[in-house]
Amino acid sequence: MARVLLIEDDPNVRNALTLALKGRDHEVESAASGEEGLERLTRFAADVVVLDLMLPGIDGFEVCRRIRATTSTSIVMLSARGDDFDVVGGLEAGADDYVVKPVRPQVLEARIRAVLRRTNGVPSPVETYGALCVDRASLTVSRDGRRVALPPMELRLLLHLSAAPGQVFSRQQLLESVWEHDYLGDSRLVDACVQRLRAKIEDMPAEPRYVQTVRGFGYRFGPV
Amino acid sequence: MARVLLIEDDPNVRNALTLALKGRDHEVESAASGEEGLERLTRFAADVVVLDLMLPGIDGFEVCRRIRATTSTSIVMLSARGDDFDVVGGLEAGADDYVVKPVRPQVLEARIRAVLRRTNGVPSPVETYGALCVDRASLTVSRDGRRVALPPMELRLLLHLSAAPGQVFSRQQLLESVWEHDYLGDSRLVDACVQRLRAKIEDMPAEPRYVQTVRGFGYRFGPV
DNA sequence: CGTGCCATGTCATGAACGTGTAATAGCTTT
DNA sequence: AAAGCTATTACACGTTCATGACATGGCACG
Repeated sequence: MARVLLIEDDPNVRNALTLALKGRDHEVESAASGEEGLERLTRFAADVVVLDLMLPGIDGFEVCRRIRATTSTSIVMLSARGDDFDVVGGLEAGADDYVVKPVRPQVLEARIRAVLRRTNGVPSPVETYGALCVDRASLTVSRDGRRVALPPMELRLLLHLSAAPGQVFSRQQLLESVWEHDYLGDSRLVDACVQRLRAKIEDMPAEPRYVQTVRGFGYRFGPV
Repeated sequence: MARVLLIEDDPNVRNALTLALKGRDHEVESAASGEEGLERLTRFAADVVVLDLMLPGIDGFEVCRRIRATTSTSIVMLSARGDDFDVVGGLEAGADDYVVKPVRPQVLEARIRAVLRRTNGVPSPVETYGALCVDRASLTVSRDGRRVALPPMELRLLLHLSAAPGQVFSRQQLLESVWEHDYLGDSRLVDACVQRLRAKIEDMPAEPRYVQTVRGFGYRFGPV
């Protein structure tokens, strides 16, 4: 029914879950480490990733973030303990659900189904520009897979600019459409907001990659 | 592995089964009468109810019907005699299985597992988000396995938000779809309802995990 | 019919946060 | 070199939200 990528270092658990999920008509690929999992994911279009937290090399949280950085694949985390730190951290890292080991295969499968029901039902309109991810449904922005918290005006500005990549907007246009200011006035307000936005989403604010200045005209959302 | 509510008036049987099930890693609550059992069920989100038929006060059939009226919890009936009337009546009243006393604990446990296997195979419309469970059929909500009683408006709000996890809803949208208010007005009504809902479902209402504020825009159901 | 409880909507308060403005520094073009 | 444009930073005001108290109204129960 679904394409599942299982990232789990314990061979016993890995085999058991693989068999159980295959027995329920899922297509399963497995990986024994985070690196291997990320590599598989580039060739295997999984619907959902089942991700163990305790992994050799890069840990589950980091894997989770990296997956989220590039795809919207659902993630079900798997952990030996249900301690709050893990749960909170896991969900913050972008997991869709969190299951505590030991887990019965049918429970895991029910979780997978629930997650897929949720995410497949309403695919969220997420736009990716390089390392920047803009989700217009949840109004969240992430850079390199890490969530960036944006205040309202900066977020509105980014949403407006990124809706038409490449198009140049004058300050006046932005004041009208983003700020809904009707009066005409020379104000550096837009500039200030752009600076603050850049400080949060750009790697090198001095040489912005996403929100670019068009001298004498206004601003534009990358690409280059 | 499972959460079992045992409704049985005979103290000997009750204690014996409770101990046996606990010894096999189940979480067990017990009640000595139908009334008590129904009351427990409002606070204990059982996976399965083991229900004796001969009870003081309201009898097992009636308890069974009342449970079925509100929840989709599995029910295993327990009876002193195996006469056909009871079996047929029990299953008609909505029981999932029927066991005849005296019953050896391991047999009862096997039945419980079987019932859960069956019902898990066809997942009821229950959505689990972290520690929060929303059952859209019975309109019940539980947190960490404990039932949370929600007033109508708070429940409607939660159902609406959780139907589209991650999606941000403005206050105005919520007023229209949840309250069915058509007028436009600046009202803190939504805020108040969110606040009351949080107090009931969040571990730390000040740092909500499920119903999140998106400053300047509205609210969203996590996990994001 | 009366009473009491609970849910709901409104309001006041306070704190946290974001925003607009302004002043200064830096850079580009003429 | 000067003028024009933009970057950067700082600060104070205003907005927004959380929180808790209060009044209303419906519903169940006596």
